[in-house]
Amino acid sequence: MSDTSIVWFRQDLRLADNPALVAAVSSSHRVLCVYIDSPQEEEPWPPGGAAKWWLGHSLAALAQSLESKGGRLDCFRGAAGATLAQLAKQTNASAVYWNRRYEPQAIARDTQIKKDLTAQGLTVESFNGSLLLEPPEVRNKQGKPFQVFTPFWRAFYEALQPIPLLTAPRKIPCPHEPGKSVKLSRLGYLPKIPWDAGLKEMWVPGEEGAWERIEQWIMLAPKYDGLRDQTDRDGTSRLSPYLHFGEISPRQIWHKILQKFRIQPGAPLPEGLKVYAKELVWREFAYHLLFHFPQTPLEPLRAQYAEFPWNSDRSLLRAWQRGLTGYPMVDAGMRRLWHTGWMHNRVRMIVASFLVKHLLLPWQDGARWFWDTLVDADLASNTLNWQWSAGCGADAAPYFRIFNPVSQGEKFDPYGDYVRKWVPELAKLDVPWIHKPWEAPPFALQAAKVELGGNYPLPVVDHVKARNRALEALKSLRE
DNA sequence: TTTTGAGTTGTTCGA
DNA sequence: GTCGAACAACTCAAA
Repeated sequence: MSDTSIVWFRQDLRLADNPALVAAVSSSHRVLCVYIDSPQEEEPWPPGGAAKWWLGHSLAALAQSLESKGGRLDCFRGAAGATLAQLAKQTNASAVYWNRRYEPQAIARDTQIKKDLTAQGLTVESFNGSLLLEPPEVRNKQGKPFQVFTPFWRAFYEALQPIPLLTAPRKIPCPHEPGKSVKLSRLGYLPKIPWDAGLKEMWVPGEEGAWERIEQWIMLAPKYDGLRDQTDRDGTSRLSPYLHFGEISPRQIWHKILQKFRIQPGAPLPEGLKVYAKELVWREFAYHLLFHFPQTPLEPLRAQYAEFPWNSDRSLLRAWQRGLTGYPMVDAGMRRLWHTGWMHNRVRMIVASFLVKHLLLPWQDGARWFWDTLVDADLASNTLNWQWSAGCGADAAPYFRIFNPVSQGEKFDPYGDYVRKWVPELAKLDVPWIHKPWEAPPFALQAAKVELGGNYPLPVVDHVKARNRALEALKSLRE
């Protein structure tokens, strides 16, 4: 047993099933738990506005649970490596532990820090705290990374071993507070002007919030395959922000599902649960791709898409961002995103297809906006899904798959409840017109107090024309 | 080594 | 209304 060790918290803001924390507690008498704010080291993807909001609350929750175990969370600002080295010196710590991250800039930085701290005589160990399997653990038979989901899923399922969960330490004794720590509230993660009412209403960030949410949702999991597409219901798990910040681990979710429905590890999963399990594995696939193709947050995986004749009309981008495209389903999704920091998966596909195919705006613009506005913004998932929507990524949607925002609305929001909730100026419009107000007869618009081009915009593009234009542009790319 | 069949989420058109 | 076909190109893995 050494005297003191350090745990560096990043995207693993939980006490249960936290390998770095367990390693520290079991190898030393005292554990210094630290969080370091170093946005410049996250470039070009420092946390966006919604993510910072989440982070601020999640760190507060973590600090509180550490205190309940006799511990403490110390926050710092500045270069992570230098901060850790200095803290080790100050507290006379002999080891530093953390759970690994997989973004290219984080890998480069963490590798350097590990080297530097080791050279200073410290024990440094990192762990897998956020994936079921790490990227190098899944390879095809030629030893190469996968680029198609289904074979990845098969290989993954075969390679997956039952993983024992780690319980939260009972006590986390901490050393004296080192100097230069910064109060959490001084990190500036929480808004100075109160724009976060909608986020507060929807979310309880933190480890406890994650478990409340999974308990609420889990009884729906067996019907996930049918429920997940209904935009006006609660059928998706909404665990994405908790997973991103590591307030719950995918191992914990996997266990919970097996335990709740009494499934033996390795036994075949019933359909609904299998579809959900696949979603967790899509997340793993996203990390697999980001790890093996680190240029993809900015560059299309299929190189020929770099030549695509994108539009550069900033006013169209702004209309999309603000939810003023004149297509109710798109606008509802974009406004909900702005209001709550989140969007239903089905709606994400609709708005992404609209940006890329109807407006011909670069998928990177969409990815950037999502990065800044989503509480679950995750470089791996965001990259995979935008490239999938744009058709330029791994296992991409075929070029001719262009979502029709009207028929998608009619299919997945059949009564228009979703639109009415998030686009209140259309609230009184009857069901037949709710997804296509421009086709409503004048009396219907008048009765609903809708003035097209007045209090609600006319469509910024015509669906049929936009669709044909996209097909043409995509054809030109192939030639 | 080469061949072959299959592959998250859709739309439109014509029979 | 319902149904099947067409809308590519490329990766992967089995044969």
